[in-house]
Order: sequence, then structure tokens, then C-alpha cells
Amino acid sequence: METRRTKQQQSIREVLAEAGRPMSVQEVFDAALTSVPTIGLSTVYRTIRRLAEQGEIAAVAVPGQPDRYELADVAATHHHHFHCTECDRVFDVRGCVGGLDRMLPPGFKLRGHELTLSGVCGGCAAR
Amino acid sequence: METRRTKQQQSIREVLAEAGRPMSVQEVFDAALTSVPTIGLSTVYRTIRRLAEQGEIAAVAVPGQPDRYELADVAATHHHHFHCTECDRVFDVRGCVGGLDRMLPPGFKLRGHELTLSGVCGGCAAR
DNA sequence: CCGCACAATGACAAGGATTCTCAATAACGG
DNA sequence: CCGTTATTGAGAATCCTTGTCATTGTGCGG
Repeated sequence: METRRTKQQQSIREVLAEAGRPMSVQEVFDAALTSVPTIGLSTVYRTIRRLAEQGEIAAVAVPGQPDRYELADVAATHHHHFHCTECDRVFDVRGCVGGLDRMLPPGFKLRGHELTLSGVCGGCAAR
Repeated sequence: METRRTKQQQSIREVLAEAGRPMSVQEVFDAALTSVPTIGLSTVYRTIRRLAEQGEIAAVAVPGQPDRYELADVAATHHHHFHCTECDRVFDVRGCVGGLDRMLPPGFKLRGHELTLSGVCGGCAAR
């Protein structure tokens, strides 16, 4: 089961890398179309799922909307997210919080956490 | 446009109130069936959506899974969530974090935040 | 440089979740 | 008790995601 390098996967990674923010599958698909006009939506779903399973990208959930994804090396640089309720885009924000394990009941084991701030982004607030 | 009191809506609220944790639509439906055996899935979706729009319940997102919902008065008592990666249930946890607005870029306006811890719950850890 | 094996693709079918549609039901004011 | 009409339940329709499969094209060995 070797792994082969294709322009489709290359494109998807580039899109995610250049975006600098978590993107939905549809967003990735639209962006990838400009560099690989024949790419199929299935391929984007497949590739993103595989990257997620391999831990190369991380999923970000927003209530009522499809998941977004971002590169794991970004995710590894511990940070969190900001969801603009106006334009529905998601941004990365730096910084974190501590003492989380103290919030848990006895017997619970903490493995990770995800903080999503919400409000209005700079662009939307300006208008 | 008056609002009428029905046993279906009553049941859905009771289920959410008694659960004490965020539930998916399917979970609410299953639980509501015991008190109102004829209730339809459509009604549960409709009612939950309306309650969410009215701000009576709040949505909780988990990557790759349908949203969960909990009563707003619970949500108002500021708290957060713990997602067990073993049994996939979501629990409420007390406590919070501060200084979040300092994490935002200039021009961004913070209106709310959602913290989701993940790991293994007490029950699953015991086994 | 060529050809083969098979991983990856793209188009479409299939599946699951959620919303929509509409005739039938049942609150609630009169 | 009656009529109005909000609400319901069943199923169709829609959206998002995964599965299927013939075709394509990568990477290796010759």
C-alpha cells in the first residue's frame, strides 16, 4: 500500500497552508478548482478525511455548520478559534488558558481541549 | 400567532431538563418516545430548532457529529463541556477561564465563547 | 525509456441528518 | 361545544458526506 503523490493532494495541502484559517470542505474545493480545474468533490472529501485520520489536519466544529479543517502543525502551535457570526468565517487566535484539569470531576482524564470564541470580526465590525 | 401548549413540547423540555447534559436530536427523540409514544422525529427537530432560535436552548458542536442541545438556563450558569472520546457522550463541567478578550486581534468584538474539553469520562476510564 | 501494478481519481449512487410539505389533529378563545 | 388555526406526523425533498467502480496516472522494475 504505497502512497502516491498527485497534484490534487498537493493542491489541497497548499490551499489549507495558504488560507491560514480553518476551511470547510466546500471552501477547499472551491479554492482547489482554480489550480486543478478537474478536481472532484469526492477527492477533496477523501483527501481531507485521510489527512484528518493521519493527524495531519485537525477538525474544528461550529454549531449548525459543517466542520472546518486546518493543518496540524498550525494546530500543534497551541491556539484557538474565533467564529464571526456575521460572515461565518473562522479565524485562528493565539494564546491559551490553563488549569483546565481542575474543572473535571474525579476519574475523568483530560486529553485535549478546544476553545471557540464568537463575535464579530474586524472586517464586519468596520461596516 | 398564539403559542399553544402541547404534550410533545412539554416532553421535549422535560427530557432536556432531566438529562443534565447536552443531547442530540436523536437522543431527545428516543427519550421522548417513552412519555409520548406517538411523537414524530420531525416534531423534535422543529421544536428544538425553535427553542434554539428563541434562545431557550443552546447548541453544542462536536467535530464529525450532530449538534447537541442544552437548556439555556443551564448554559447561562456559565460552564463548559467534556466530550468522552470512548462513549461519545458530552458532559457539563463547571468553572471557566478569563482574559479571553486579550487573545483577540484589534477590531474584533467578543460576544461569547465555548470551551470543549475532551478525553475519557469516569465510567469509561474505570473499564 | 517502456510497461505494468495498483493507488488515486472523478462521476454518480447511496446513506444519514435535517428541513420542507401538507393533510389531519387538537389547543384554546368564544 | 365549535371554529379557527397552530401544531403534529408521515413522507418527500435537500444538504452533506461516504461508498462504488470504471478509468486514470504514479512510481517501480526492467
